[in-house]
Amino acid sequence: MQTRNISNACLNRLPVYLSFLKNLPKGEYPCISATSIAKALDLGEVQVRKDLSAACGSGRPKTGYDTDVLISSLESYLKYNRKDKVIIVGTGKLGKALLDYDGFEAVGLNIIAAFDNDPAVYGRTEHGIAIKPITQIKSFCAENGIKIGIIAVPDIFAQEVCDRMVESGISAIMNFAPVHLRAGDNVCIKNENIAANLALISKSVN
Amino acid sequence: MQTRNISNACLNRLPVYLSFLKNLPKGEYPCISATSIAKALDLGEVQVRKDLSAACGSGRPKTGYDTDVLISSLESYLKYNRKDKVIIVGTGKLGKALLDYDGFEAVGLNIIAAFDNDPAVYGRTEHGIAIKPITQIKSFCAENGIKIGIIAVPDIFAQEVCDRMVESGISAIMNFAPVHLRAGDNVCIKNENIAANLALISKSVN
DNA sequence: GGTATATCGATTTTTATATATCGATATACA
DNA sequence: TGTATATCGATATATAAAAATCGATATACC
Repeated sequence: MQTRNISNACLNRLPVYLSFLKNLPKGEYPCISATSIAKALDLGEVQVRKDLSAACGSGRPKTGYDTDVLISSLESYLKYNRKDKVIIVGTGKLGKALLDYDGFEAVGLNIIAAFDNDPAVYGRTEHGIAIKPITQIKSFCAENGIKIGIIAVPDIFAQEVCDRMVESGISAIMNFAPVHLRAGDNVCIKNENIAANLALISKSVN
Repeated sequence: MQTRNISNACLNRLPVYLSFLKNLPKGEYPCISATSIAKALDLGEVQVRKDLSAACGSGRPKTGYDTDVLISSLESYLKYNRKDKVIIVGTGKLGKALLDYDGFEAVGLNIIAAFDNDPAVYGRTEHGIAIKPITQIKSFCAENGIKIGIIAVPDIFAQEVCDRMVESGISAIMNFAPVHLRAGDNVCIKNENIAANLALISKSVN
């Protein structure tokens, strides 16, 4: 159950284990072994066991892990039980799609506001979320204790938006613009470039 | 310029280098050194040099790499010059957003058709792309030489759609459903779980 | 033209990650 | 109740990736 010495690669596998467990037929597997998880996910069984031991308690020999306990351990380790508020900047095509996306709730996240720099969209509502002027971001984040932000603006504005976010107290940023963002070490930035990712896997096709 | 011995981590950095180079002020940097790229992107200079040498020719001492040559080398290595056709299955919220997304063209990809299993949407058009019945996927892929597919359907249908794609000759799949897909070794599958990724980076906030 | 230097590529070292091995243990089953 | 075995956790080995080191070289500058 130690929280350190957990590799980044492992951290990325934990959500995979979790969704696999959640997708198991209800009640059919009260217990599950690292071996069978590994087989189902095409991973090494030792790796699975090691990963799980980093995040959860121990399994029992012969039977494995209690499925429900394992699920809630993972959820708790990944903090899916929290209810954190998120803001998004940029309400173009991608921004709208993310506002519309309903997958955040399951991981304990909730987009509560959107910001843009185009006066034409101020006050408009996308999927129940009002679009505000970017100038209000700092006061809004302060009032609502926002720590997490999503950047969905064109490349050239991304760094500027990032700076504003950091200045507003945000310390975790997911960036969809294909540019490298600079921020202090206390800020965690994750870049998502869907097109580039698709291009990478497509490299292999003849 | 050797094409082997290139690590996955490196492969993921190449698009970062490329977008950095493309975002440089026009004409201001005819040459650029690995050192300065590294500094700008917060990476080790040796790593940058090694990455670039894997994908491109050599730079010249004292001046570095010719910027334009470097850009086109990377584009060519990443095959951004190709014109590959892509299909998408699932035209719900996410599917529509992806159809609407305009970032694929820049990496040489082009979504030319969408499929769904809901008769209510057959024949409807999303952003100029007609939605077809899923049953037509095989013939369509055969006729159009499709090798790349995107899965944007609910979890429970993902594996079934994956099987259909493979059967249709598709060998590169980007999967947005949070489930592990099984396919032959010759099929390259990349899972994208935006919510889980955001949750991971949010773990750090207090 | 000569020299100092920034940059390169190659090699080595260190670190991180994944895999394999081994003894221990709790459960299933005779 | 006793034994065989699937599974566990821990340790050790192997592999992969990142970082450091070093000599070589082409360019800038004197």
